[in-house]
Amino acid sequence: MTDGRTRRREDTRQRLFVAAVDLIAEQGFSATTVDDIAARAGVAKGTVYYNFESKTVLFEELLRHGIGLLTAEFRAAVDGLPPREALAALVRAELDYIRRYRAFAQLLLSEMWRTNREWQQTLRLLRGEAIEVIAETVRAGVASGDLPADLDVRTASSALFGVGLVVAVDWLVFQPDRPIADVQDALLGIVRRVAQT
Amino acid sequence: MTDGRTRRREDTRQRLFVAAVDLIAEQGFSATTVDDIAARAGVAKGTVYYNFESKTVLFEELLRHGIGLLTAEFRAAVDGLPPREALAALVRAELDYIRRYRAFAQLLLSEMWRTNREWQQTLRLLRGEAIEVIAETVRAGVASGDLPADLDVRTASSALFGVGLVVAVDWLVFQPDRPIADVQDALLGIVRRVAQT
DNA sequence: GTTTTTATACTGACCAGTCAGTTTAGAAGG
DNA sequence: CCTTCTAAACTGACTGGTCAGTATAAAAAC
Repeated sequence: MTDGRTRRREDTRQRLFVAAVDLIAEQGFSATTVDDIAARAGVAKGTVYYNFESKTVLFEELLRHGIGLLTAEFRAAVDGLPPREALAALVRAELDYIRRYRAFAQLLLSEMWRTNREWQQTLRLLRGEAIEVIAETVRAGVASGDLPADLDVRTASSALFGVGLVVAVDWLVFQPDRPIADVQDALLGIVRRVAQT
Repeated sequence: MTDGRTRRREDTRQRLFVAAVDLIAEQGFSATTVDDIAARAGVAKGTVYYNFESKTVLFEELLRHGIGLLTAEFRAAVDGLPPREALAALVRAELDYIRRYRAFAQLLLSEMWRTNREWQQTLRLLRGEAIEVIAETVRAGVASGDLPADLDVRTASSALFGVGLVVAVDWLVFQPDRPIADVQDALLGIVRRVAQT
């Protein structure tokens, strides 16, 4: 099953993902060339096209991979918890994820609210999946009376997602000297206050 | 001073700004061509280069113009108000600005947290100027005891700026059907709760 | 008569994608 | 074991198109 061949190939794809995510986070999708990605990954240009149909497809698979991971961690974080604790756990999971996959978070923040790009549809779909996990928690909280009844589920969920992203990335980019634990405390404080019935 | 010639030229520059901001908000800086900008502005390509040194300079002047406007509105909004009202006024001013210059806000959100771009330095500086207005208000609030003493001024200010941006643009892009007044209420509610001593 | 804009053509760099050829992992045969 | 053999994985020079920026002559605006 995992013979040397597939392991080697998987390793190459992984290296290409890492290279692509770093470069695209810094420069954006269009400004990043396939030659750059290949060079950074220590691989020939042809290898990129052997492993991915096109630059766009590489990026789409990267998005799928990254957001898929985030969604899975969201799911694991809320598992079995009552609404209010689940909400705090979601914030912690998001921050933790951003800390580990800093470049990907930066990339998401930059590309999330674009329109008129080829991969827009993919990104929109994936965003929906991640936010749905948050929405389920918020919905349960509103239903059980743990959260304010007038809370708009859809809005609150996407706001929560976006706020975590922007606050964390802002901290990482403009105040990297500060420990990320502070962001977490600040965000948890905000969410706790907002969630008061 | 403002003879017909300079007025005409100013008008051309304005049209180019509008065209550029719309296209760059949709596609990003790199994916937007000078030919596109000229066509959208209804102007010959040569005119772009008659009025701006280069594509990058056009973009930098656009950033300066847009953020300068925002900063001025921040200044006007807080003028003479006590800290807590000033904070609410800032949120209102930011939202109001985003509603009016939607494309520019989208562009800012996409380009603000990038690194390694030529105009990065310019953007960083301008961002600092806008946030400084918020910071002054927060600082005054902390000094007068209107805001929690443990509030980190720098963090709170940039978080406030970023949160307004992301929540508003998210709303505009993903839930444009909803009235923007709702965003304002939601944000004011959050800020009010967080600002509680 | 000076400034600004137009229309069009051009250049040179850059870049996504291709392809003929090389290397490598590991199966098959001895 | 050690040698073919084969298909998968990888290479890098090359191509065709795109695009920032330039050039210029003539027209329009003031």
